[in-house]
Amino acid sequence: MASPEPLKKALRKEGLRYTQQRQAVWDELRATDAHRDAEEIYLSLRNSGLTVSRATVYRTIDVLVKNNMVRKLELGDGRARYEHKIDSTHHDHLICVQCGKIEEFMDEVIEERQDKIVEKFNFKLIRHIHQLFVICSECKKA
Amino acid sequence: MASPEPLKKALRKEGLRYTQQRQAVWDELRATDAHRDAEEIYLSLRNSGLTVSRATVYRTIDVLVKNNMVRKLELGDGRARYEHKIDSTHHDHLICVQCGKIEEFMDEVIEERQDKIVEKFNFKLIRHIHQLFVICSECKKA
DNA sequence: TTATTTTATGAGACTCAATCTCAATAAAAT
DNA sequence: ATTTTATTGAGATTGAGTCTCATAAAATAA
Repeated sequence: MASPEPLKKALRKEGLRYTQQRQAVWDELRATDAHRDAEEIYLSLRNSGLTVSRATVYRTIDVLVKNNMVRKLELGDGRARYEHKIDSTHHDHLICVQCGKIEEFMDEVIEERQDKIVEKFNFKLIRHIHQLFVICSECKKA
Repeated sequence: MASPEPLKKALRKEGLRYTQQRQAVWDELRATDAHRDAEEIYLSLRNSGLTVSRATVYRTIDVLVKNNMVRKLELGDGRARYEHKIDSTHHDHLICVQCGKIEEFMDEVIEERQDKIVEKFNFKLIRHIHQLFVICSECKKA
């Protein structure tokens, strides 16, 4: 099990208790850089012998998202995906509409233009979604 | 009732029949520039005395989206919104996270950068989603 | 027109991700 | 150790969207 410290800190901040189940969910999310949905995380936990209910998976992910430890991706297909934010800088996503593969991109110029647009409206930017739906190079060949 | 021609053309192309219900859904979408969900469109039709089932609303919208007459917006809250595309050029959206108001923006530089990014990956761009979640000026005051 | 074939419609059943409920359990406080 | 408080899990519930299938309406044939 990896260091429980960041999780403990987040739970303390939220006034929540540190439990085995919450640690297990966080460990599972830390385990890969994949963009998985809640069901995949739930099943992966069960496969490794741990029993954490779906409800707890969802509830724990919410806390992690709120505390910037996990990012929630809405791809418009009704299933949210999650990625941990350890050692990762801000980025957006390219999603292959055929095979579902997800790649990441980051463009400083786009980020600046976004800020300018929001400024012009006299709004305050809270967050943004920028997704490029593509056919990836692999799928182009096939 | 507005000109039925574009609808008739789209239906012909799809090998579908022209019906009162399909016209009613299209008219309802044409009626405002709002970004409404399927339920709002369904209820608005019922309020104007027309009876079109939810199933038909959804089915008709699918045809309209496929034929570029309507755009579907996924805001990540589980309810898709729809806007007609009459006389409208490409744009993306700013969404107020407090009051739900939706504004539109378009930035040529961002569009170009997007294309460049996709090109660099050797992918093919199919469509994109770019949403800026904000607190609008009204909500900032309050 | 009328009869026949084909497609569309609507009511409600169904799906699926996500949330909620509440009795049982575990952690924290006393 | 006891009491208090929060968490968990199983399954019920929600809600947007889809599907089914008997009926209705439109197209086609006669």
